[in-house]
Amino acid sequence: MRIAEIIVSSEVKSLDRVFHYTVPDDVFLVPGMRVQIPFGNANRTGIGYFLQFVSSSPYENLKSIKKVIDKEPLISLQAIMLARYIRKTCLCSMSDALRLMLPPSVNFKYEVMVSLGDVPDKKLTPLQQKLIDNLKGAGGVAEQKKLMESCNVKSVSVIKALVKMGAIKITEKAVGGVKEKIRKKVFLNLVDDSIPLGPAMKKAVNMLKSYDSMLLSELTDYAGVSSSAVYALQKKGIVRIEDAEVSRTRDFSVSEKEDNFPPTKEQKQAIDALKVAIDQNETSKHLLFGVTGSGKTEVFLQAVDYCLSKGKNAIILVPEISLTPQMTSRFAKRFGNNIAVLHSGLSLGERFDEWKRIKDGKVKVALGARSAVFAPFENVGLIVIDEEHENTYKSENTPRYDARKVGIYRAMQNNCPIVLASATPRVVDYYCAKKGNMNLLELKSRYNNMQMPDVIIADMAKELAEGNRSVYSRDAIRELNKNIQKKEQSIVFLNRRGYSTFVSCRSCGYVAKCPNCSVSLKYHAKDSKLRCHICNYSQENPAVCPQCGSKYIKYFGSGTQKAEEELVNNFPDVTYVRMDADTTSHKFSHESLLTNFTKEKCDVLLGTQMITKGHDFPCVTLSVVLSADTLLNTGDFLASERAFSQIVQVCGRAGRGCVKGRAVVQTYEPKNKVIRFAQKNDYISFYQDEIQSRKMMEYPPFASITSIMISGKDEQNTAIYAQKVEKRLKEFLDKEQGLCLAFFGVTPMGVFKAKNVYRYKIIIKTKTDDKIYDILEILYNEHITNKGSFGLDIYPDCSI
DNA sequence: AGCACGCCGACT
DNA sequence: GTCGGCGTGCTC
Repeated sequence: MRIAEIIVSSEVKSLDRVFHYTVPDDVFLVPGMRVQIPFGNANRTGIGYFLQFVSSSPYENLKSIKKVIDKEPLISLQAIMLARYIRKTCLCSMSDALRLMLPPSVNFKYEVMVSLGDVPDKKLTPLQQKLIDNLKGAGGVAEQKKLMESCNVKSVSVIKALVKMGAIKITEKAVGGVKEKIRKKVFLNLVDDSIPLGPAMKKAVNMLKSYDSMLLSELTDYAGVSSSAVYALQKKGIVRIEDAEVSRTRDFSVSEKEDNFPPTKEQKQAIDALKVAIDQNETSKHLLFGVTGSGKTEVFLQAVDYCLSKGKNAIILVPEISLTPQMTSRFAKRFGNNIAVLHSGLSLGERFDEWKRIKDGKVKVALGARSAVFAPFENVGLIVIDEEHENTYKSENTPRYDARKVGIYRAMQNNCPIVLASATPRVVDYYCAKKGNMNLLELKSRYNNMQMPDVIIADMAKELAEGNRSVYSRDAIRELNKNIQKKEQSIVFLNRRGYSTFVSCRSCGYVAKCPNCSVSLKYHAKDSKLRCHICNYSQENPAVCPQCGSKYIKYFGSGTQKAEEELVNNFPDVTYVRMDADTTSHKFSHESLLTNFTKEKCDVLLGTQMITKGHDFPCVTLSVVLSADTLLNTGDFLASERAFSQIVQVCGRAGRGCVKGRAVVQTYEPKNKVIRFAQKNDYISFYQDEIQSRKMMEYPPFASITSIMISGKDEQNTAIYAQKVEKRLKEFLDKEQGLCLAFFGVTPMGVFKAKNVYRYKIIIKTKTDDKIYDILEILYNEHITNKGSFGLDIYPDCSI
């Protein structure tokens, strides 16, 4: 009997380990297949992932696998290795890690159902009777959990007793899970005019003659015949009907084909370097450092083209926000139906289909946001991460993976090049490139020699001193006015962080806070409600202070709405589009708002970060950054590089057409170096300055910083447990002489309570990060088996 | 998480 | 006696 290592698909942390099962000799099993297994005392059916065979097991009385679910492995060996890597670096369960490799929808589970049996004549207890009556009312079958809930039965023993006397039976039903969409497909078998056919059948055959095959539904629709006519044809052997998978995938074949553009000299150099790298069959890392408008995408496209010509597949990651129709169509025009596009707008079914097309080798290129890094290709020849400095590459949900690191891991698995591209690379990456750990590819010139905009820095402290209390500096008003007069478009950018409005009482100082999170509620003018930006809790805006009854309770600060009000006050006739989380709650509204702005020729686009990304606004000639300070003062070591890249990006929005643009950056720190460097769009100087301060402060790349979050619903328990984790971590670090550079013990997170979960953090600064993951893995394994850790979580790499 | 097992008080 | 509520410990 073979023995299999199985990972049980379960949310339960203490089950996050391998289990051994015997495999009947006649069962065909390949690593990566899912299996049905009897699990737990009651041998309920569970779903497990088969990892590998082992020669022996320390356990006696192994149970046997019930059934193999998949005909082919869902997950490759590489993906299993990748899942192990994710588990280790993200401190998540193997089950969670494996889920990343699968389309979100294949995860079904077995639900316990109760069905009516032979109810004996004997007298039942009131609760038993109630259950039976309820079950009868539900048609004899019900989900056990729901049945118990609706009868207000708290103990399973009632169910048990009924099962024992045979009054009910326990069954299982698979729920969830999206499968291939199967439809009947009709093929024409033979054309034999001698066989007499009725009019309906003739119509159907004639229809089929023009197509090789049709879906049954299409045939009946187009030919206007009923399906019985088609089945009659099947009986006569004229057609055959088969089950076929139909794809819910968008068809890209209609896109007009486009050839590679002749590359510029710089582009050619980059493309050639990547071609060599693709041929090398070695892992290589490349940093494509190219200013906006320098044609990075063309480099990707041609590198991908070459990659495909070598029979390999490519993965292209872009930030979700720039996965626009324009972007998609550029790839579609080159690669037609060879691409799969993965974005958050897909339905579960669509996502499943795209995943399957990749898995089945029907496409060669996966273009998508963060999660596309897990595209189930076997033979990856190129990985591209565009706008690699974006923080969207880091997942905020468990598993909290970093798509850039995952990309590098996959590049190592596949011995292929990975390209990180940006106009403002992360300092750590540029450092790597300078040190030779990454190959630096540069695109210095912009298309048509477009010029970067002139950037005016407005000193808000001076404005205030001179009596200007408006959100807009006089520079901004002047420049906006020019643009509105000239009928040129402008963008006003605000950072939500510094511009949210909270409500407080002027009499007693009361501030409206979220009951679930330790943040103040934000005022939303649209529906005049107070809302929490973390958990989305909302309540009415109080007319009087709930604490002291004063009516002097007002909202403070200035949000998008205030910027909007003042804009209208200054320019009564201005036409504008406002875009923030409020106005873009719908899936596609963000896209349509931007289209409105471009098509309707509005004067001003007003909004948060999201307007800085992706979209091309050919007619925009002015960018205004309302408060650069909120970008600068985020309190972590990445603040400068984020501020630099954001300011450069927003300014870069202006003047992409033939007209040179202008930008106004408002700040209380006009002398700030980051702002000065951004003003000149001088990445190199910024980098040189920043790398020095990183070195002095022992920040990355000169040290590795790992933060660990300990969270739980009970404040006290979480605090105590965090202390335990701290103690244990110190013990581990003490053993590794010289590894730890600094240890910052338990402190509450910046937002201490979020969605009713209390959060603490520990920060460790070490020389390198490889050993720290070994330590964290041991710590995690202790954590999940520790009874005292019930309801508590630990996560690495949390921010703020 | 489920679930069984086992302990204990309440009630026909 | 036995029903049902609750604490504990295990899941190959």
